[in-house]
Amino acid sequence: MSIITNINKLFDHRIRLGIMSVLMVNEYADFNMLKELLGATDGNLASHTKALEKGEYIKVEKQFIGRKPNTRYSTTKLGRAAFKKHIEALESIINKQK
Amino acid sequence: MSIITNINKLFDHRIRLGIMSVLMVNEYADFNMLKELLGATDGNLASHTKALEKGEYIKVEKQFIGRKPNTRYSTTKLGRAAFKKHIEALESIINKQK
DNA sequence: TAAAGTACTTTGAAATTCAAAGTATAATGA
DNA sequence: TCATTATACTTTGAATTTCAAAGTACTTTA
Repeated sequence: MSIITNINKLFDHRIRLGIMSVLMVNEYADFNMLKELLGATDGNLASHTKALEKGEYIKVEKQFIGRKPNTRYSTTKLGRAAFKKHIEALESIINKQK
Repeated sequence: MSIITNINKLFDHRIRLGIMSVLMVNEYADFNMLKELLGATDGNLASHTKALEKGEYIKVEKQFIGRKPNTRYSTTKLGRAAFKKHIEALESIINKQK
C-alpha cells in the first residue's frame, strides 16, 4: 500500500483528468465543449475519451442536433466512484505537503 | 487558460508525482527508499528519476556508504516551485468537485 | 571461492500520445 | 448549382513514453 496506490492510471493524465473533472460538475459535455475547455486537438481528445469509454468511466451518446452530428459524454456510476477515489488519493498526497 | 493549464506534464504520472511528493517532505531519499515507497521496479524508477533530473526538478548525488554505492535524490528550487504550482492546480480541480 | 545479494543501468518491446490527414455531411457564396 | 469552406468527428501512424527483463559491477555470505 504505497502513497500512490489509489492513483488511478486512467486518470493520471491531464487531459483525462480534465475530461472527468468537467463531467463531474456538468451532467453532459459535448465534443466541442471538452475540446475548448481543455485546449485539446480533435484527435487527441477523441483518443482520451475513447480510453475513458473503454474503461467504462464515461458514456458516449451520438445524436443529431438539427442536421449536425453531436457527440455528448457523461460519467458512469463506475466512473464517478473511481474519480472520487482518485481525488481522495490526490488529496492525501497534497495533505502530506502541508 | 484551461482548467488543466497548470498541470505539469512532468508531474502528470503517478510515479513521478510520488517521487516529488516524497522528496518534498524528506530532504533526501535514496533509490531503495523511493523504490519501496512507490512500489516501482528498478528500471522504471530509474527512468522516472532521470526524467525529473533532466527537467532539473531533482538533483542526484552518488556516493558510497561503506562499500555500497548509494544514489540519493533531492529536489531543486525549480522543482519545489514547479511542484507547488502543480499541487495548486490539482487543488483547484479538486475544489471544483465540491 | 562459488553462489547469492545489492544497487543500480541499459535495452528494446509494448503501450500511449499526438496531430495531421481523412471522411462525411452541411452551410455558404458566386 | 456547384464549388468552396466549415463542422464534427475518426483514422492513422510516427514519435514518445513506459516498463520490466536482462545486464553490469561490485559485495557479502556460506
